[in-house]
Amino acid sequence: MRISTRGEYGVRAMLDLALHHGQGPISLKTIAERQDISEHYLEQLIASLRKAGLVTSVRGAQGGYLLAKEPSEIRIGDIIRTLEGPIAPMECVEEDHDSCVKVERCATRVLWQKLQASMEKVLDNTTLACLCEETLRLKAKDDSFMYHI
Amino acid sequence: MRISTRGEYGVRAMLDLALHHGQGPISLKTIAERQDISEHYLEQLIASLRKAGLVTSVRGAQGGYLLAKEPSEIRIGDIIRTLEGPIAPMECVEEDHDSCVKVERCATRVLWQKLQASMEKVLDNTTLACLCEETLRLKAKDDSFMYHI
DNA sequence: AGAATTCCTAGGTACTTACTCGGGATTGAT
DNA sequence: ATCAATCCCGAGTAAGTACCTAGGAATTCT
Repeated sequence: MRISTRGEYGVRAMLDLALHHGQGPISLKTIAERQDISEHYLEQLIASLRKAGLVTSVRGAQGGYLLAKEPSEIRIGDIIRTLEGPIAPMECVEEDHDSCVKVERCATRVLWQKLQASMEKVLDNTTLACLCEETLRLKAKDDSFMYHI
Repeated sequence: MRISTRGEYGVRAMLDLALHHGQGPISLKTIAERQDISEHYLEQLIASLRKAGLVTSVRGAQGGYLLAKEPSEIRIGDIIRTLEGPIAPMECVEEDHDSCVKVERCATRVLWQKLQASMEKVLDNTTLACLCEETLRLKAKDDSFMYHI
């Protein structure tokens, strides 16, 4: 019932890009260092994100990666689906899967569908812009805490 | 992002017991055949459910398993937590886990907490009794469909 | 030209999952 | 008392997945 490191690292990398949106291309190395992720592993993940049209790349010196859209237009669900596959707690609730034979099983299927819907609601209603705001909020709290010492 | 077969089979087996609640102990073999699950594998799962106090066993000939409580008192969340561990999409939102160092990461943590809450809400608001009702509803539909032919 | 960087392919290790196997302990029916 | 059904327990295994590594070709800035 866990999101794997693919999803975790992917979201963190995308948030990193979002927080530096408008500052030109960010190199893989920079993201990997800031986020403490293996550079080569991150390369594989970001390749998937590029193919999915969520980031664009600039090759050559001073190159790097950029968000392909505004942070407010990239949903966390898009990132997770790209890196982890369909958001489905059970095979039988994935798209174009034949319904099962046994009626009893389909009662559980209704449950898995509800679970799926609730997960998609959270992940598709949160965008990178939301996480940027949240980050600023947390930073502000952090700073005020430091002044108290 | 999938529930494994442990959770899937466990819920199916428990629903099977719930649908035959009050009919005396049901043998492992019967459940395994009805639910099309490997008997030895199911044995392991049901052993965990027994230790968690969700089922009781009756040994010897004509023995088998019984729900330890009423179907309305067994939440799907209890079954999943027993067989799959804590319902947490990310390690950092499990109980008694130290918060992470980086502020940026904690912005994503807020997201994972929301996701976790939405999942627990669905799984803890559904009981075996709910699934029994759903099964009867589906059976009724199925029968009326057959009469139409 | 040369340095920085993305891009691409291939492979390897350690862990997890989904089982299987073998045998022992307990108990009800006869 | 015996037998057969059934629960109970521990170990083993094959396939898949997650994560990481290595190396080199292509591209672009300076």
